[in-house]
Amino acid sequence: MEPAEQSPARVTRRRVRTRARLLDAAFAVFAAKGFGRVTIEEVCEAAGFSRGAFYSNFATLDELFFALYRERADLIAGQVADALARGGPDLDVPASVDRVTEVLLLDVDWLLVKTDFLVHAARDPAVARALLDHRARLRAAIADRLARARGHTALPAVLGDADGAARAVVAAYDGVTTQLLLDRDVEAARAWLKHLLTALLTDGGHIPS
Amino acid sequence: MEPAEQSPARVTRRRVRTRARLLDAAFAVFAAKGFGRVTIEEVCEAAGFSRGAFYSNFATLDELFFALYRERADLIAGQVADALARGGPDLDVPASVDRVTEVLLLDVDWLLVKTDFLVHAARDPAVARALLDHRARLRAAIADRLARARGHTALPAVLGDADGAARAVVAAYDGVTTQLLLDRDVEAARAWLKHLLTALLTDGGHIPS
DNA sequence: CCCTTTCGATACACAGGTGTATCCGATACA
DNA sequence: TGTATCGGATACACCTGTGTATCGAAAGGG
Repeated sequence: MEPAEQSPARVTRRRVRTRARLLDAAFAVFAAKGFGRVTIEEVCEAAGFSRGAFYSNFATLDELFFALYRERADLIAGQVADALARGGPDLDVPASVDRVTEVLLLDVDWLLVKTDFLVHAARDPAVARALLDHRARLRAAIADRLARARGHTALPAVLGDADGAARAVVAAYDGVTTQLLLDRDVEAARAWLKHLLTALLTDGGHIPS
Repeated sequence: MEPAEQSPARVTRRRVRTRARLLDAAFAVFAAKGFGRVTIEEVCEAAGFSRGAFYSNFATLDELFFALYRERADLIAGQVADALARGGPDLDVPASVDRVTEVLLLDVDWLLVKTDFLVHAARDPAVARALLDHRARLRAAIADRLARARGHTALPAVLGDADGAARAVVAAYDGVTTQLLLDRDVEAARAWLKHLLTALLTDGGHIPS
């Protein structure tokens, strides 16, 4: 019991390939022009297909957008989880901050699409709930990590429990993202995010160099 | 010499009224449906006009959007400046944080429109520069305030100079905004922003209550 | 109070995107 | 390899939004 929408009895290999190509093309087009200004035809053309292929795989642009976001967001979430898990079960905060920062601020195109999805979700309660769930899971992973790191580097009590600290981390990430969208300076954003997180998570917050 | 676009010799009173009504209607419609999904006709209908009125005042939807953003952003900026200036030339940080927080997180509709404008600017270098300038001015006002407040409450050296602290304030605001767009809980966002700013700006950061 | 200027309404022609129905080539299973 | 099924292409009708050109009515100066 997981057909969701009426799924064909046989999932052809060709089908998954075209679907993937459509998603990849959609990512590029969305990043370049923004979700609101993209037509179905543009996506198909970028993917090298006709509209028939699209309507065979998706019902609407929104549906494709959601699938696209889900795919990429899961990918990033996995990379973040990896970055957090790497280095043994009990690691110091600064090193984790470094690795996570590298992963999170990798690709401006993804930030563009992600922000498009945010404004989209902000006006659709169902989508908003999905995004909130996703964020909650990410936050939980961070909080879990922070709680286990408490032995090494004491967290400042300012932010309350580990979940509060995790919320602060996410907020800092979102804040830095906003600026990055405008100036497109990835390296500066990374440095600034590391700076901010270090200041937030280490008491007294002495910055290296 | 300030006609910008060819301005009529006489600026009729009726004209400014209709222009204002168009802008107000546009704000409501943009907030409800998002810039990307709004048509010129919808704006005109909401304002009680026909398309003729629109084309008499603006050349394109983008132009109206820009004018709308500029108007509201200047208004908010003024309110923030007021909140910062109020209370004498030399005030403590927590009180300022309280007042600014009240002003900044007032209206979710504005945040929606603002975020729409952000994604719009992120893909148009000219618009991005305008937004960056605006943000820089706001940041400067905050930095100025923080520098003068240094006597009362010592800022933690973590963030560097006053400008660094101001950047952190803006980042915190942007981060909290992102979450607020999804859960629409203004009160929680305000409390959380106060919390964050207090933690950032006061060394050791003891939270009231 | 008239008369010129301006503003907004109406009508129209046009462009672009959408969705659907149909068809043919590709694919997978026996 | 034959064959039934699936997937993508093509063509068509529809609709929505746009921009412009023209017209009547308000506004404000003289």
